[in-house]
Parts: sequence; structure tokens; C-alpha cells
Amino acid sequence: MKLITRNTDYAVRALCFIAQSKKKKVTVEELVRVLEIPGPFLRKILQILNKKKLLKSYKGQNGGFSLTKLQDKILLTDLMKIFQGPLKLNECIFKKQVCPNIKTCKLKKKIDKIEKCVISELKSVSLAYLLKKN
Amino acid sequence: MKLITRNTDYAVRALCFIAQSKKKKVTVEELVRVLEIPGPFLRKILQILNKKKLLKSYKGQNGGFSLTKLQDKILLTDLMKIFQGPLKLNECIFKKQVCPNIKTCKLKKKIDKIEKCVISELKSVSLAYLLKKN
DNA sequence: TGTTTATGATACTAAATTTGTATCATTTGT
DNA sequence: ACAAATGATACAAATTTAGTATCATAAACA
Repeated sequence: MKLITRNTDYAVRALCFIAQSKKKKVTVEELVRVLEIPGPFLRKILQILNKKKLLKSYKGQNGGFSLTKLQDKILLTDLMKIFQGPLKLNECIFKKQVCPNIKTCKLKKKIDKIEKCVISELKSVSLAYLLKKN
Repeated sequence: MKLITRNTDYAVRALCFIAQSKKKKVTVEELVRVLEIPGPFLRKILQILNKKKLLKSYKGQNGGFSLTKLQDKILLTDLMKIFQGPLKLNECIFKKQVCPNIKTCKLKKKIDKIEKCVISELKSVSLAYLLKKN
């Protein structure tokens, strides 16, 4: 079971590269070249990041993308939420006949607890964290 | 992002029902009727549980399935592992060009930590836990 | 011993999600 | 006006998840 999917992965990598770059703006083309991510797919991802205000985009010549936030404000968990949606159960695991007999909410609460645990771990994973040497 | 998929869900519900049942053996047919799970799909799931030694199956007339373990030994995490595979990253999130600059292993270790946290939470979710009233 | 009633094995199909492609529109600098 | 960038959007392929269908096998029992 994959905790992180490819589009999240790509987003992280692109953001890392942009963060590290000396240039003020980075073009898709450069990202594609360096990161070896399929172009149109990456563009779609960057457009989403732009809409979600994690990147600012500049059109036209000398255009490209730049970060809108400090590196330590860009959290892996945010990216996961954007590209993979919030963590949740399948739905309600117990329905109808079975439900009344079984304390459904137990499991739900458990999952909530797990989600909190995962999120809190992931919250410490920021771009800054990933880029810090040593 | 779904933490638990439908086959895990179905497995839990089937096991719960079998655990609660007064009968020594429960047939697929009864499970299908009560739990409203598509028959052939549930059969496949039960066959897997049988292979994985969580259920014992009896063929022929008066056949059916029964638990092989105590309820507190059947853990949600085991079912998730069976039906969804182990928790993992997409793969290595950073490759080639980017990798040397970034401490890949950081993230990996983080995920390992997260996995441990999730597993340890889930380890306390057993059939017994789910079935306990109040 | 043969029929009924259950599971075992397995191959196939459908649906949903994830990943990737293609195309045209829009904006901006020169 | 043109070139170089992103924006929007519709489509397609691949993968994973969910569900179906069919025949084989084993056990109980008349």
C-alpha cells in the first residue's frame, strides 16, 4: 500500500528543485529536463500547485514558477492532501445489520487517532527539512 | 486517500460475523445474506483468509468457515497487510540528479517511523476490540 | 455409490483511480 | 506581430480494485 503516490512525489521533487535553484523563476522545461518527469503531467501538477498557492506562476517570456512560501512552511502532508485527498476509511466499515452490534465508532476514532499521528509526523517534513544537508 | 480498502473491510465484517455467530461453522451463503457483500467476491476473500490460516474451511455438506484464532489475535493490521500489502513509499522519492543533493534517507526513515506508529495503533485493533460492547 | 452441498482454483470482466498525452487558448516581453 | 512561457481542458493508457463466472474437489448422507 502506497503512502505516497507519484504525483505527490513529483510535486515534492519539483518544489525541491525550485527551492534550491538560484534563479528567481524555474520553467517547466527545465524541471522536465532535470527531473525526468513527463512534461504535460508535470505541467498539470504545477498548475495545481499554482492554484493551491504553493507556487506563483509567471506567463510569457521569462516566465516560470517560484515558491510563494518559505521552505519550512511547505509540508509534505499538505502536498499529500492536495494530490491524494485526506486520509480516511473506506467509508463506514460496518453498516446495517452488523453495525448496531459492533461499536463502529471505535474504529473510526482509532483511525482518527492514526491520522493525527501520521499527520503530526508528516508535519515535520517540510521542504526545508528535506533540503537540509546532513 | 483510503486507509482501508473494500476487501479488507469485507474481511473484517465477515470475521466479526463468524466470531459472533453461535454456530460452529458459517457458510458463505449466510455471510452474503447477512452482510450484503457480493457472493463470489466474498468467497475469494474467504479463500484467502483460509490460505493465510485466519479461517479454517470445511468442505461438503455442513461445511463452512470457522476462526482459527482467538479474537484478540486477529489484528486489523494483519488483514490490511494481506489485502493491501505493506505500507510503503511510492518508491524512492528522489532519484538520480536530485538524490545526491537531498538526504533521501531522511524521508525514508520518517516513513518508517510513521509506519511503525500506524502499525502500533492498528495492532490494538483486534476482532475482540471491535466486538467488545461499550 | 451417487447426489447434494459446500469450498478451491482460476480466468475473466468491469469500474475506479492514477498516470500520462495532446491541443488550443492566454499572457507577456521584445 | 511573434516567440516563449503558462492555463485550461479533454482525452487515453496503465494500474489497481472490485466483482463475475465456471468448473473442479471434497465431504456428508441417503
